[in-house]
Amino acid sequence: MQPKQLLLLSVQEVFPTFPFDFDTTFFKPDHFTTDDHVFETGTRWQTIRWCGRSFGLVFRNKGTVEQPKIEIEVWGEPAAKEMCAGCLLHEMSYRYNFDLDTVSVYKTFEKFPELQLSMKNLYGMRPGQPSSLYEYVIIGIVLQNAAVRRSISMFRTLLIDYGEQVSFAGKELLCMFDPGRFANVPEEELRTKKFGYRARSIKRVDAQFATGEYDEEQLRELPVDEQKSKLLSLYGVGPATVWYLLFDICHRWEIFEHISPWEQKLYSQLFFGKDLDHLVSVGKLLAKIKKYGKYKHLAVHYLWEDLWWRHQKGEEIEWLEKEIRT
DNA sequence: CATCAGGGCCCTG
DNA sequence: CAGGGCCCTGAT
Repeated sequence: MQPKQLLLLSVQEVFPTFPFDFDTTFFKPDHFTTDDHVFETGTRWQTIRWCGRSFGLVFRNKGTVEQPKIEIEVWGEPAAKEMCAGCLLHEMSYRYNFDLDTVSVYKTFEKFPELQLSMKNLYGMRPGQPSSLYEYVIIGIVLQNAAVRRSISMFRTLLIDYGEQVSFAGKELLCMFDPGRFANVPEEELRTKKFGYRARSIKRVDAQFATGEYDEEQLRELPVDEQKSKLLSLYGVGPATVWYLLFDICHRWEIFEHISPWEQKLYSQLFFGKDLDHLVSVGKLLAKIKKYGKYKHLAVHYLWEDLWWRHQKGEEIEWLEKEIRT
């Protein structure tokens, strides 16, 4: 099928709070979706499904860490210009945390020597990720009980078969679909595409979103315990997925209460320098992380992303290599 | 070739 | 609240 051609609707400048680092904010080496974005130093292209339409976005770095400035191009269908371009930028500001009080974060982390190297390497990095709640929940489902390679393959199948291909700013990329997409797709169809038992979860969770009961903006305003129980009521979302959602979707920097077995291996190494055969207990790891206070998950995010960036840049991190298995 | 665990979750007893 | 079962894959 021919990709849908998008037109340039607007170009705007935004000014994130200081300090802000473009590359480490817009490229997270451990995020696994493919073909829906492209990153080069100083530029990120991505698609986004918004207001029931496909958009293309281009972020260009026009500033410095000390004087941040981003130029954002919005590409889409002309009919979408009035209603969507403005609120879309507002949404991007939320998802990438342009307004985060980084100065306060760094002040909080000052007294922890083990964080300093990561802070320095990633000075100005924001937490942030591109997906909607709906998309993220589906990502969570394809992550379950599968190695990375298979998760990537399943998610790509979803975008190719149920999303849309768009062309903008010289790139051809895949774009996400809307809630309700699977209303008329038999579970058997997903099973033939090798989603296995996840076919059922995808169908059920898609139907839950289609009711409109999981409004993302409303969810963001709820107290954290209500956010948690609401998210857990989604079919296919359990304890491992929910805390990813609390951090990435609800921006709950203070929540860190779950460590899965493979993460335990990495954290044992990161926080205590243990090799993979000498695991530090989950309780001990959580106690350590608790000390980072109201930004505790951010502290882990910095250590984690630093590790991946160093790996990405070619530094040999053998024990990580063993664990990724792409 | 067979067996098994995997970046979980749901459901049952 | 513990544990079996689930689709499929790659590792052994």
